[in-house]
Amino acid sequence: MTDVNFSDTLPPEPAASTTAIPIDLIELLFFAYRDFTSDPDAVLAEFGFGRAHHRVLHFVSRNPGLRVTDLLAILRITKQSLARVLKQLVEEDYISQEPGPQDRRERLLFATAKGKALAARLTDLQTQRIRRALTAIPAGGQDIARQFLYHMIDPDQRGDVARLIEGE
Amino acid sequence: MTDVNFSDTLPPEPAASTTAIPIDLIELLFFAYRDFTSDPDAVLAEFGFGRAHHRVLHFVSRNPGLRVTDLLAILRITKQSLARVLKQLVEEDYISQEPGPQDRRERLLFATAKGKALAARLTDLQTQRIRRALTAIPAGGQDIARQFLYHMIDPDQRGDVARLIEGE
DNA sequence: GGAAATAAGTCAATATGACTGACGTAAATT
DNA sequence: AATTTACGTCAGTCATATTGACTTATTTCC
Repeated sequence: MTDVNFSDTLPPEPAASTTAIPIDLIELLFFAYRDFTSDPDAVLAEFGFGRAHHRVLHFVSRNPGLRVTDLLAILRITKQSLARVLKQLVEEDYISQEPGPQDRRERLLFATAKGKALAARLTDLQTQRIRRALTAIPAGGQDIARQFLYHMIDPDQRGDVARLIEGE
Repeated sequence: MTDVNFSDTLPPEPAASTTAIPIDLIELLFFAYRDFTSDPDAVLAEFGFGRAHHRVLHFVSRNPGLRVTDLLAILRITKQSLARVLKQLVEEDYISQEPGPQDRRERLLFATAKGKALAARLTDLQTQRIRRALTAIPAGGQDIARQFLYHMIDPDQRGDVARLIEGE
């Protein structure tokens, strides 16, 4: 059976409790996500941007030519919620728009050089945190973590997510 | 080296890409958290509550006698943000307050029977999702996932979190 | 005993990110 | 030509968060 182990590097208090019911994972997910988002948030504040801007910039930067509809499906927000954020990013030259070459109703989204730079800076902060976490866990942990997170996603959404991450 | 493996149960597309730079984990964390919070959100909506109510109710329920200050530190929000949410929960009899026995300035928070029932219902939804994810990953995965998430937390916060999860 | 610090509540004003519902326009599809 | 689609926009609303100032009760420190 699994003995809990927080611990390894700096943790002040190891741990002890067998977990048939993984309530601890609920709380760890909350705290991990809280701190995970805090690094970019600090940088974004300098630019007058929020978390919503980050998400848009991130997915556009990673997926050049993304359509507005795609973004709405990924973020699961409404057109109106996206509008203000996207408008700001376009006006301040972090994202550019182009009509679709086949279908000109579409507005394909691209990160500008400025946009890419900011996105990279934010991604860097987050990969640093992830890398640090990965060094603290056993070999092969990255795959396990990946699989765990992947299976936390709604089953019917996993395909879309996998395709998105792999870049189509 | 690590070959990616999304996949196992239902995933429509396995995967393939070696990841020295774990950008995929950034996105997986986003999607995992998005869906992780969606289950409780749906229930909370029935009660006219939001995510903020959930967080308060959860931590009070898990830690009877928690003080307002503790809650502020855990949630990293301001007193004013907490006030409205906590007030509602107290007024609608999900949480009760008691002056601290040693220090009567303190108001110790407790979940009522009603509060415990709702908290349990929400916890149940989240543990179900986690359990499903754990069955899809190799044995020992739970510990790895726990360690990974734990090390995603700010180093100087880990002790507090460990203590909180273990119940002091 | 009096001053200072602490725990908590409260007021006012504001920002951000989200929502619904309706409507308009251009372009593609049928 | 009619319909559907992609996108934008208007108006109004809500939930969650912020800052800063101020009050009250109580405890602690000198």
